[in-house]
Amino acid sequence: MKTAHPATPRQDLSAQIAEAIRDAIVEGRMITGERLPSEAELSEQFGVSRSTVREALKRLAAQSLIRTQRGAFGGAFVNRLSFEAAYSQHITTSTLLLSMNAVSFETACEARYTLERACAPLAAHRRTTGSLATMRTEIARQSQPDLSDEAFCASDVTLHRALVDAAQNPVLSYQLAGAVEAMQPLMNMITFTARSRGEIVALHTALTDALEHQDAQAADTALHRLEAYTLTLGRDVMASRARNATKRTPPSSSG
Amino acid sequence: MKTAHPATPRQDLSAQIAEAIRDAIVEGRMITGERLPSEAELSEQFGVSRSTVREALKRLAAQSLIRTQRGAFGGAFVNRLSFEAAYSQHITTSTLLLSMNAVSFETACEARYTLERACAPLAAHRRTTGSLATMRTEIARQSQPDLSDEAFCASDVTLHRALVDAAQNPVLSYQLAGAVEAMQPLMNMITFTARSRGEIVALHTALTDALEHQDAQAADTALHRLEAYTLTLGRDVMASRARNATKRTPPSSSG
DNA sequence: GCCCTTATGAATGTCAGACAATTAAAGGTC
DNA sequence: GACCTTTAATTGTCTGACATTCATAAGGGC
Repeated sequence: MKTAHPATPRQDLSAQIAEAIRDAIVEGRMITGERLPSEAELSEQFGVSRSTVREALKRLAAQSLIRTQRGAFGGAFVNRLSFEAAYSQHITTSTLLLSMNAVSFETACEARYTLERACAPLAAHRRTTGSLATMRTEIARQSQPDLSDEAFCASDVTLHRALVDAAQNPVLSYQLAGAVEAMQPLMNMITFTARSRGEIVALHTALTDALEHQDAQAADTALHRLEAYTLTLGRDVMASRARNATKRTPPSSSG
Repeated sequence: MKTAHPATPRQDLSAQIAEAIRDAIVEGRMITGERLPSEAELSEQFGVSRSTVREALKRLAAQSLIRTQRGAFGGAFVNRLSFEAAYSQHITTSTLLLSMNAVSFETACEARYTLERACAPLAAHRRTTGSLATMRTEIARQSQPDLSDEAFCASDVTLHRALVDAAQNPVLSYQLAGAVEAMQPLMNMITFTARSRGEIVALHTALTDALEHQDAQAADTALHRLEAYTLTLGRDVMASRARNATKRTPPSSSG
């Protein structure tokens, strides 16, 4: 009996329905702002219960594909995927991807700085006084000796985001957001000494100066140095962590 | 009773619960492979019905944060976010972002080629015979005159993905996937003439040759030319589309 | 003792029906 | 016309039930 349609019974009904609606949205058969049929209508159309339809809709809502509104003339509407929502999704996914897949500090660092250097020429050309001001503000913050390591990292992210945004290309900003923000948890594992902070602040200043003078080459150099320096800091931390882990390993075989 | 915490009633219960569990995962309080409490237990813990818990779990499943398994010793497990799953999510989001936000062809094109040029030095240094072979294969495919425009674009994407993958940095590949793949729908709107195809194939060949010779500078140049050429093709199409749209506009005021 | 079959129980998947909460629009009052 | 009330449609939540799946335990045949 089941041989009649064994093609895709391995998926939940709610997943199948969500996929059907998602396809309709992605392929443009439903446009932004359009209202989906009510849950009752959908359950009739798909021949399932309302609960199943609701689970499907929640799946779509989790991807910001639809938004729901209660009350008369409420319902589920195809969402205009804002850059903001896309940013936060991308950042969450990138962060998890790095934390769950044992991506080395080197790999993540290389990806981040490679992408940032790509932005540098555009940023040098198009930077505004606003983006420069943001970067200077963060540099000032990073110079405060009583700043916690976490706050230092957060400020670092803000500065680099300002660099990326200075390129004035929202698509680029979106793509870079993941690479820059996802590094923060890795950076948070590093204890920044006064000396290392000074070095970083100096490089941040060189970078900002380069943008101010619209000197793409100097910005590229500053980013190269920053990458190399970050890498040495990260390597030191990872190495000492590895040593500690080895120490804690039981000397005899387990059990 | 409920007056005790009216702070955040603007969100659904299922959204709140999903957020609570998501935070636990992102912050590492739950690790990959760990089993969540059963739906019955969760509904008791959060003081809500099982349906509400299920909607929350579906939201998390939609983001590939958890996977569920039926049967004895089944349940919801914290998912290891694979690069593969992250790729497809990122691509879907990027594609929608572009189609829904009236991003100009210029902006998308600039972002894509800026990012690809960032990969070029690494790709030139690390390219394998495998990545070169993939690129040559796609070039051969693109040279077939009877290839449809859609297939030509798909082949273009494959070739550029090979370029990105040649950098041998999975994080970079992941971040770039969105930029490269999301361009395809925009590219699909272009009708490629025999002449334009020839030009693109020539530039693809130059790019591949550059990688083979590990000549980062030549690869950069080829990508710059490719960007410029793609841009002119895109501009032509957009301009003619704009003209047609104007023609179709009713000559008098509507109504 | 060993293997195959069968129960068992725990868990998710689905359904049906009910009620609460919300909200825009229609209708009524002044 | 401005303001208030009613109304109907829709989502949000709860309850209880049954179906389905699946690892393990129990049982029977040899």
